[in-house]
Amino acid sequence: MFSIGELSKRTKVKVPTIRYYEEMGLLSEAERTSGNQRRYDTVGLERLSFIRHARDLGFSIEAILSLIELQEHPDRSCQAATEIATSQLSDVRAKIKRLRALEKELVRMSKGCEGDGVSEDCYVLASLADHKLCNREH
Amino acid sequence: MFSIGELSKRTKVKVPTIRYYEEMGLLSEAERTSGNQRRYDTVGLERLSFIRHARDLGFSIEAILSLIELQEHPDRSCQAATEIATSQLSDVRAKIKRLRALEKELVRMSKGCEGDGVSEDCYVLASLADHKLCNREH
DNA sequence: TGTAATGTCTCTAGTGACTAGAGGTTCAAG
DNA sequence: CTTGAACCTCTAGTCACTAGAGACATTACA
Repeated sequence: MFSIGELSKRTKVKVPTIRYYEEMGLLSEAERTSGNQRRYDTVGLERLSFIRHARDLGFSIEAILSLIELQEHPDRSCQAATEIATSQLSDVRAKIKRLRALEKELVRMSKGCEGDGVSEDCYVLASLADHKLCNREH
Repeated sequence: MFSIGELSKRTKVKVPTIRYYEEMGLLSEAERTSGNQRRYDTVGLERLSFIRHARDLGFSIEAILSLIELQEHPDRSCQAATEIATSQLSDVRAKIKRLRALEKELVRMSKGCEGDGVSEDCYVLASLADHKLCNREH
């Protein structure tokens, strides 16, 4: 059994975040000492590692709740888990696509101005003021 | 002179968002009718277009405030504007890099499971539970 | 001119996923 | 047994909006 600080060190999840996850129902309520402090075992550690890993991959708290639901019912079909992962994947791909378009536009804007003039003639500012100067949709 | 709803239509920025931008100091306080409703002219329209375009490119409200500051002093050096754009660009690039790593991991996870088994054997869930199953950092 | 529909006003509170701080209590080491 | 670090709960703040309540203004049409 170890404290919340120890759990935090082992999982690299900050202490207030662990308490937040408990409040959100991602972690079941921890056992307490007589002085009301939380104590964890390896089950709690594994659960938190799972959560952290999923968060690192960009899954929402809600999605993680569903995944945990499934984990706790090993007899259920894992179709839902695959669906969540696939939907997360298309989210990620959409974000990449959009960011790439932004990247191109920002490169173009930055190239247009060396930063050595006055703002009246700044191509960055002109681009922002007039979308027509942009090459493409974003 | 036109109403906030008209401005909203022309810029595709929602009405409450326009009011929010005013509150944040991005838009100067609009003129009002005798009945206290906001009225805008083309100056306001251009300013809001600028803001929207910058937001679309992912600039923060704070960054946009600085850019507007510059716009209003056409005699100042535009170095700051270029710096803001460049910093935004490296932000975007960092995000892309990270998302690409996530994409790879998610593809690998999804491929490992067809969604046709039970959750006990699900590779998606196993991957999330055990980071060691991952190929790389993320 | 009357009325009804639509638009606008301010204000408060909610979103997601935390983070920060106050003020108090408990634990572990020496 | 004392000290200091770690822990507790609670509230409020972050960012960039979004939603809703309840009241007032404007516009279109009869």
